[in-house]
Amino acid sequence: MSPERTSAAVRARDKLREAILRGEYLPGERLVEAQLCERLGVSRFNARTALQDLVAEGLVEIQRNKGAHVRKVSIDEAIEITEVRMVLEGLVAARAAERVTAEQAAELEEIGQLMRRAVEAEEFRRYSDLNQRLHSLVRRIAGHTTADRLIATLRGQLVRHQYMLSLLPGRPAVSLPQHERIIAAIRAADPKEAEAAMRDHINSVAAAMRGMDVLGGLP
Amino acid sequence: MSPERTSAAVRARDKLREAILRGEYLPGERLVEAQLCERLGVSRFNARTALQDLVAEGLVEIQRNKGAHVRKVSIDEAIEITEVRMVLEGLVAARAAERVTAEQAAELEEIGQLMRRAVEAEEFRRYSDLNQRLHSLVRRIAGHTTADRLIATLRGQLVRHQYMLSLLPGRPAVSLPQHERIIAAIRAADPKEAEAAMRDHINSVAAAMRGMDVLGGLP
DNA sequence: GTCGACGCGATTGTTAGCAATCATGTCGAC
DNA sequence: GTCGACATGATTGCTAACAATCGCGTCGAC
Repeated sequence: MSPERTSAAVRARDKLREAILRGEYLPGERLVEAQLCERLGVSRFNARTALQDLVAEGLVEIQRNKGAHVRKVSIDEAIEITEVRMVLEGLVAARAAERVTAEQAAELEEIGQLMRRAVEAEEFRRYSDLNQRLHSLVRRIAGHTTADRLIATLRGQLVRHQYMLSLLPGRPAVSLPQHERIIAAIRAADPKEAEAAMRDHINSVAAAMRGMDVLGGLP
Repeated sequence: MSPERTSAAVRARDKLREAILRGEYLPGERLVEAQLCERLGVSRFNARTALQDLVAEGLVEIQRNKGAHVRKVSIDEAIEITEVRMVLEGLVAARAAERVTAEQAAELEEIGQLMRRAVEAEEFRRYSDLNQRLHSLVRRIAGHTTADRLIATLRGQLVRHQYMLSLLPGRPAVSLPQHERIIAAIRAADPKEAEAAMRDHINSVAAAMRGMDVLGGLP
């Protein structure tokens, strides 16, 4: 009946990660240990280990004797990361197509339906949620632990850029048919087509990023 | 003229990584902090940070209150890791084909020649070195920082399994034509073919691993 | 003889404080 | 006025001791 089932270090890490992902700390902003202690309500020791953990996740950078700051991901890096995500999610999609069960196929179909309705109703926030649900379901079907871990950390590094991207007008109209193609391929148990569909999909995201780059990028 | 240009923590991390990769610590073996202090000649603080760094690289696992041990990579995991390497190196090969310069093409050609001679002379150790040189050159040509980092850490987790694999009889005879196909595709500036060739190559490595699995795996 | 409670040594988690380093602002020489 | 040496406060790197936890052996009840 211990009041704490998780260690202070873990809670501090999760809290800090959330704060960075929410944008409460901006890219490049310094993370002074003493301030984090107050903010997170932990000792300096735990704050430090939290920082080191987030270095491993690619969210924070530490320079010796100069402290930690939120990692700044340039657009070029964001494109590289997206390229890597493309091949990883392609691998996962192919494997999902090899392993999908009947009830998982039904779940995919349902998400597809909901997505189409969300786009028709112009409920973009809802569509964005369904997007995450779809990718997450595909990963669950594939059950590829190694790829999952990497995709998760890469996603973390991209939150900022992806958020901007989702605001691009006309994006759902472009991505809906891509999502439907992915769903169809996995349901048809066609690994090659599933991989191709997923890669095309994420590749179009990378292309959109390159477009933003040309338009001026972010502050 | 400072005697130390690198911190003790960094040196400790590199030393420990080397020791693990050389097999001086076996998978599953406990890494007691006090012992590491002696072995690495650093304080407990630095030994701890070295351990945490290697956790991030996937070489070490830490259980709360139970200490650190060398991570044990099962054959199933090794296959997963190799699958991920397959798509990552495929991506890198494709990009190398897009960016290769004339002199890099010549360097590729030279490695190809040396490989063929090494196989003919049955100098397998030399062939293995050339193998690493080839993959490393392809990465350098591609210049994909993000993929490089991931590939490096994945390779680290596999050293043990790959070593066993390289001892498999007849392996060079199988992989030589695959390597030559990769080289030809990159020299021909054909990204799709380069990716396909690289994936076939690494996929055959994964297949060999699965074969070992059936045969009983490792101790 | 077997099982579980208990205690002890070993090991890790944590703390507080000191030392080293860096960024900044001030002063003086030119 | 500008540049550089220098002092100073802020911040991180590190040490050593202390507290918490665990693995394991011992002992006793049944």
